[in-house]
Amino acid sequence: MVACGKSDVKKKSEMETPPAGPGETGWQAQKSAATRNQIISSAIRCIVELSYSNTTMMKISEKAGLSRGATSHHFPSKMDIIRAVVDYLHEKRIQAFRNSIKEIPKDADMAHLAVQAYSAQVNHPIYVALFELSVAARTDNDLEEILRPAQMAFDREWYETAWDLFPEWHADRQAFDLALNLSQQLMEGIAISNFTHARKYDKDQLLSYLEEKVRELKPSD
Amino acid sequence: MVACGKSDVKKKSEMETPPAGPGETGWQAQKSAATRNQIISSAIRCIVELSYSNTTMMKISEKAGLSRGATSHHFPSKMDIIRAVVDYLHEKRIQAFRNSIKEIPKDADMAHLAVQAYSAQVNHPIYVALFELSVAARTDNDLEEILRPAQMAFDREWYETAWDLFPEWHADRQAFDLALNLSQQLMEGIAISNFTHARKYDKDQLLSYLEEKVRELKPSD
DNA sequence: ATCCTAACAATCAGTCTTGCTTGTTTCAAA
DNA sequence: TTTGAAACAAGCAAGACTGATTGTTAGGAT
Repeated sequence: MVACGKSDVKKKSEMETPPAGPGETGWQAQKSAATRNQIISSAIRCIVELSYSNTTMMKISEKAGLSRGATSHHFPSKMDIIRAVVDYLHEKRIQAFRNSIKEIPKDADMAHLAVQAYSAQVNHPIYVALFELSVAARTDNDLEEILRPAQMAFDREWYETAWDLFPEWHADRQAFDLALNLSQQLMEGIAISNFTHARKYDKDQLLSYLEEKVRELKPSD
Repeated sequence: MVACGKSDVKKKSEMETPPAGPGETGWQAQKSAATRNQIISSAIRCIVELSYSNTTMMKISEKAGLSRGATSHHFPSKMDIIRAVVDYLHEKRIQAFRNSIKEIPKDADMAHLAVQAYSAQVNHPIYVALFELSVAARTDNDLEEILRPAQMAFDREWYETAWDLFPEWHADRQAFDLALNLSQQLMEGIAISNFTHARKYDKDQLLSYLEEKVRELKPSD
């Protein structure tokens, strides 16, 4: 019922939850960290599949293969889990963003790849979860307070990374901002329209058009 | 608080809820309709202010100044209210859309006005409520079934009205679709970024750029 | 004038969710 | 080896929401 059985620990006792990795601390701490991760992952799955408001401690525990008491032990309150989830998601998101741009070859079609990269991001479960939380935060002050700092940090990081990454735009910051905002808002609009609109439309056409416009906006070197 | 106070009913009894308008049916039916409208309005306010999932029959009743029993009488279940709310919202939205384009003078700057009109729409409470419902519907099948037909109807109506309204685009349907989709997705992205992003950016710059691009896309006559 | 029914009020039972409290096992340090 | 604490399990009490039932008032048709 629980995760898996493989275990290289020499203890003779049965462990329901295998440790995450070779630890620097004791076995207990290792197990604890692994369980915490399980809980966080489970919570994210719940948020994506069930929505934020339908995510309960019991559902999280169930999906994680734990008792409610266990979850409660690691995270005293629900908000403690959410806090951990938000941290985890934003870390992953920044990480994914950095990875996606690290792989871009120097002579590549930047506009195309940047659009592709961001487009892939907004369709990832990480983004869905973050979106769910953002929407819920609109009417939930506690959640808002947790979310806003992380959002601000990500937005700044994202902007500055992009700025550093595309030195050929440094000649015209206005154009850079415009291209960046255009791309971001349009792609998020496209991503979100998946469930706010029923009408079918040519998404690739829009994306190609966006690429073209970004190229136009780019300062001529 | 409610619609109006004028009342031509000659009954001597106190009425807490004035009738909606000069009725075609009996006084009881009139009162009933008024109460139903109160409930629907209240539900919408709840959805906007409290979110969909935090909208309960009790909160709706409170805000409407009714007992829970009264609400329950007019709408046996919560989903019945939501159904009525969805119908109401989409009707209002189409109505608002038609009105906004009806006022456009024939020789006006179409691109500018269209963008302004849509931009005003997506910031209206009606849109916020619809957005809340759409997001909630992602993980709520019952709600989805209620919402989808209305969404499809609106999207089709919107597209066809726009097509009829701008005959100068008939020369190039590709360009028309592109301009329409670009406008719609971008503006919804902008609207939604109000609560999914913390970073400040120049919204008007984006909107102006959008207008410019729409003008470019327009088939030259 | 009388009876039926609509409009509302009040309350109850059942289900969920949360936070807290009370066990039980197992690791680890003295 | 003993002992304290961490990792879990299980259950309880309180609050909230929903759907349903019962009761009261007041039109309106006959």
